[in-house]
Amino acid sequence: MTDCSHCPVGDSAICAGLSAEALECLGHLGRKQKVRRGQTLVWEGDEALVVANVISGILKLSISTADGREQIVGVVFPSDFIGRPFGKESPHSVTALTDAELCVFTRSAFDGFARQHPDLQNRLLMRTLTELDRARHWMLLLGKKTASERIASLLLEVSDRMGDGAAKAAAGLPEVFEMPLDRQQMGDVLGLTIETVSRQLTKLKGAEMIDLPNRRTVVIQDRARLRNLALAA
Amino acid sequence: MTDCSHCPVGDSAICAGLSAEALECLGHLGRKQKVRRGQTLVWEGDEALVVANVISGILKLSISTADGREQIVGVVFPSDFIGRPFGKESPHSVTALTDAELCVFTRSAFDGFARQHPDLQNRLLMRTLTELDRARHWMLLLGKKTASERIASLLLEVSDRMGDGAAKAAAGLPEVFEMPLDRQQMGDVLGLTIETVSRQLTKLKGAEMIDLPNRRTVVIQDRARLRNLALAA
DNA sequence: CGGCGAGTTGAACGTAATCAATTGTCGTGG
DNA sequence: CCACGACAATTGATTACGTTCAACTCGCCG
Repeated sequence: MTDCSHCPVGDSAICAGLSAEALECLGHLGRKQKVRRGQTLVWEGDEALVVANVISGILKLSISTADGREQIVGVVFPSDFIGRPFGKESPHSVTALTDAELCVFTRSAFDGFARQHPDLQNRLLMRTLTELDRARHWMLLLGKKTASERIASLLLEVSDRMGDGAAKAAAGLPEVFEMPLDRQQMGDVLGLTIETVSRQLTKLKGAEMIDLPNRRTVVIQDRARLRNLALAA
Repeated sequence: MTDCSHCPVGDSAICAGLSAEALECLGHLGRKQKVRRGQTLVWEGDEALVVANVISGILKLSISTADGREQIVGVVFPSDFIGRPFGKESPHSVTALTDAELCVFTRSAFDGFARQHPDLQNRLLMRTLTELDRARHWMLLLGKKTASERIASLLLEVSDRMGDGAAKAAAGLPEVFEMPLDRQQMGDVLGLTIETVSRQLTKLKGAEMIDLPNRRTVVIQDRARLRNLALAA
């Protein structure tokens, strides 16, 4: 069982807004679990036995073709929810990109709890709707954008979701963040190869829109121009 | 107001399973509306004023870049739900591909009703989860599949969702259906141009996996081979 | 029969993929 | 602390797939 009262993501995860009693009850169903970078929690097609809240760390959701081509279909941040409630098998694999801490529930226990707590279901619905919107915007990127547009879009999205991106920018500060994806993974999100990702990054650097002090750090120097390139509305 | 008791999609739309009283109540909120092929109901970015169930007809959901490139992010069939509940603005446009009949609700009325009916919310959640799975599988197609794989995937998906595809095939019958999308629209779903779509279709026809008696009709002659090409699991 | 829009087919081009070699970075052990 | 090895990333040369531009065909309705 878990004590939810000092949960670091308690006010933004789906648990937020639950009554004290409900939270207590949910705490009895969940357990904290640590996973290591690279570890795969769930495999595509496997029975979906668990769902979880992300407490810390970043994970990827991915789907593969029979011959091994992999597409990353989602990147999951702290306070996000993972797993496929109300479904038999998982539509995608879930793999930790960094060490991570999760709050895990068996799917059956969670499903049961959710059915009795409409407010939880409502929050889950909100999140799922948002995820769907995000996925569909990514379809626009994958279907219609060029390599450089894709890279620009990714940098902005990750910067925003990592935290504070836009806020810092508004304050006129340079935007700096650690990219949780390596080049291969960036390629797998964007539908590009590792080489193309690399080339486009160097191009953006040459154009002084970004800087890359080391392989994981990204500095956004000219958000306006990058945004323009990304074709963001 | 609407009489839900003889609704043709009443047992498969989100309304299914509601109590008689609830259904009666929902019927008071909704009104039937006909839309003509080509008509756009909601524009991307506009305030999301309505949601609806599709009674008959087929519609597309699409998102565009600033410079006019369009990606179709969803195709909607009878008994499907359209619109963005619990959100201010619509993330995509909704356009009728055929004449269609809808059961329309104002978003505020629907949201209010949904909040009081957990079973409706639950069904909406299920649907949204399914849509999300579908969108993510489409991301694999857009990010990693070749032109011919994409075409094969589309033909199978449409055949399945148009009705009875797999069922007929199981009975050894030739699978025939009317493609609701023209070549341009097929391209916009698949992230391809009209010319590439055309060429790949002729190629599949040459390989005797399909036949194209006229521009809208598709006959699936060899589902197994098509499935294999589509890299479907 | 003529004209128009949708679709097909062809030729040339361009972007990103592929293949290949090199450089850079980090962790480990001498 | 530096040298080494392994892996990640960059850079270069070539290829290939799908796009683009353009001409042509088909089917349909006036």
